[in-house]
Amino acid sequence: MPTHPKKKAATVRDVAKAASVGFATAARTLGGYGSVSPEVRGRVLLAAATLGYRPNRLARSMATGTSRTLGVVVADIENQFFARIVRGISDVARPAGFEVILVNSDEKANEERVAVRMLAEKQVDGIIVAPAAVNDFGHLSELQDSGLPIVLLDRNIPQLAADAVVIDGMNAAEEATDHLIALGHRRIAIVTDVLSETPIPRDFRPPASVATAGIRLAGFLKALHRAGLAVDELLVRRASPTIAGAYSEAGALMDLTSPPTAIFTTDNVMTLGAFEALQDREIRIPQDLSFFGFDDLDWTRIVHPPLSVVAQPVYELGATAAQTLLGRIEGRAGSAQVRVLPTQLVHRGSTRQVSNGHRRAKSINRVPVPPGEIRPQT
Amino acid sequence: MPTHPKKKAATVRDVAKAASVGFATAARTLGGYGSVSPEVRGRVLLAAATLGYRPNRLARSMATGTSRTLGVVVADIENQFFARIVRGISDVARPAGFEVILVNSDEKANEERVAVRMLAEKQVDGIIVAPAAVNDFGHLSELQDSGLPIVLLDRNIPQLAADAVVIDGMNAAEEATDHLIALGHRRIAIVTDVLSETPIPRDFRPPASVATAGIRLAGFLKALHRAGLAVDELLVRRASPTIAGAYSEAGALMDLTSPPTAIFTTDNVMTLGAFEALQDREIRIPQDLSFFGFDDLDWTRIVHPPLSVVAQPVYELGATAAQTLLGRIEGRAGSAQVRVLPTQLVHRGSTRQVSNGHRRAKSINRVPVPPGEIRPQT
DNA sequence: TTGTAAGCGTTATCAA
DNA sequence: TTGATAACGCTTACAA
Repeated sequence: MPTHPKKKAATVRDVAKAASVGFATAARTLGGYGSVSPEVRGRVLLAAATLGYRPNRLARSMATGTSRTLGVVVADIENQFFARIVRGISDVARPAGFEVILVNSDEKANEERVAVRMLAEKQVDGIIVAPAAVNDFGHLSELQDSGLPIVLLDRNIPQLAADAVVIDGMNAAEEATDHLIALGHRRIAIVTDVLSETPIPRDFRPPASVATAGIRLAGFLKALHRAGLAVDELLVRRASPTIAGAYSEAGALMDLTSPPTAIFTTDNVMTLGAFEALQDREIRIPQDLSFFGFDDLDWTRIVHPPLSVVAQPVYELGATAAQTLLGRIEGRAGSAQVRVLPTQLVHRGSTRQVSNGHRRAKSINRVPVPPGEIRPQT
Repeated sequence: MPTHPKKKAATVRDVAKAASVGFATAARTLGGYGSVSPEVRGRVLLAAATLGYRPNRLARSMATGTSRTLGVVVADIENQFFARIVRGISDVARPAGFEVILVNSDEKANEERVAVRMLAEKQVDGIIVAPAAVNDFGHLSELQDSGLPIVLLDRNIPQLAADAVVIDGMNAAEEATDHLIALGHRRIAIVTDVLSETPIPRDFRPPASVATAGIRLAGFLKALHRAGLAVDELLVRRASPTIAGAYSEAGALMDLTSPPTAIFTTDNVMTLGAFEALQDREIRIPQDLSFFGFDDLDWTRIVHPPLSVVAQPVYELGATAAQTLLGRIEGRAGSAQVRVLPTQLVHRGSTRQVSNGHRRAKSINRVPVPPGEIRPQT
């Protein structure tokens, strides 16, 4: 017959009693830490099995002061970027015996603050966070000097002096933009998200403390600057950080009297939204417009044309963050490290050389988009 | 100056001492449960603030027997289907004061077993699981009669008699197939994943205990049967549950001497993989082939042509599961309920009527696929 | 090797 | 309203 129909799980005490050994002895065998004679050990294990004993890890955590749980705060698990990151984290954490508590912050500093405190109160052994705001991190330094290990993901906050795992977004954006410039484009637009509330920066120093989008924007501007191209503010679009946001900004770009000949987007959401807008307007890529996206998601291969994108090692971002965190938890000392993972440009079919490559921006006025003919719309 | 540079968090005892009140009194104010005079209350709160007191939720859980944590086991958080589900769960759980521990099972029953036990040992208040195997659920019933609330997601296991939140995959597949049949298709293929190890079922009773993919396959077959169409086993493809798997099966389909005129896929991974294969072969959809996918993901709108798909309420699947679970946790009684959420067909441009609609299957031999011309390949 | 006893930081009970 | 004191289930000295 099954042990108990419901309720009351067996405890070490119960097992000890059933095996008629001392409490601590049972605890030692079950917890696997002291030493016990094989004979007794067998008795205890048998009793445990018949009672269906399962250890209470909460109690264990209370006693040991370690919960074997990691806290992870990302903007939105629905964003494939973060989903893949979380997978990377999880794949490293589990084999090491750590579980993951996941929280979405929606890029809201306040949600993050609450989440992070809650996680700390739940006694997680460490926290990985993609910080929502780079200028609002009191809650993070609070954690830090409470002694809780914390690893920043995707966005660094130098003032925190915490471990961080990021990509070089500045350089990535620069490379992509360079490529468009090399193809002869002079009116290059960028669709980025409003998380970069910074005004268009006129200087291009490696940004000290600015969000992901801001860094990529800076890289874009730097490339233009290096090429001696003036920045047309009309071509710098801050979208709300949604597909719809990018959609409408990309649309607005094409409505300009002098639309861009190339568009660069700064993350996968922007890429999707902008691309959809171009599709709906039946703008031919790359004939009418060159397009450079961000994030090498599966779908970028199967659209028409396949998109050239900046590929970042998303999974590794998560895995590395987890490894870093586990290292700290196991007591690795040393000052905080910022790990910068490499990106690369993936060239597919969405950009092309434009003919008049020499500073004739004025004459590149685009003709109104003709109604498309390729796609069998339904 | 900041309280402590590191280590040792303040406890209720510390606060009590600092406020010079009894320990229990401090505990009551801080825990917000007993009654305390406003005056004392103020003193305690002040002391707590200056000491930077943060409750230890683990200790609280020990005492109360409730951890305010939910366990969630899905196949793979990278799959957008599960990512959206988890978002739905999280959005319901958090406002209710519950955190979520996330585990990936990769559809492996054994991973799931380990995960589920670990979660139980961590004293989660309930578990939501998309069970990997419908015939291997000992670990789940084990939980059940330990009294831990459990909600099945996406896949029901009738023998368990647990709450479940699913869609009617049978009907969904049937509808999609019906639609293809109505368009005159007679050689209709299906690309599904190998999780349905069931042989091609010859009977179409509402499947008692079969995985998601199997149910959808049954719906497909049922539709064919109702239309009096014979099943060509060559057109029933079990792919490994990856993009690559679907890719190669779809490719194989088109290599048949008598390829299908329509393809139906049974989840978003199959859809992506199959579609990519068709793209790469430059098969024109819907001119050369009609295509019906599964899951209304964003990218299905922006491919060429936009895909007709079975849309399921993914977010709601998660949200409903969480609501159901919370209900049980709060003690709602009553027998297990299976909630079936509605699906719907989204018609876009990937299917079309075929001319010879009347049982002339034999004459529908397709001509070899001509090299495509539309896409500016790079 | 075994057992006793003292925590871990809460909540819950019960007098005062 | 207060304040001891006993759980909660485990680990960790410390003795025996």
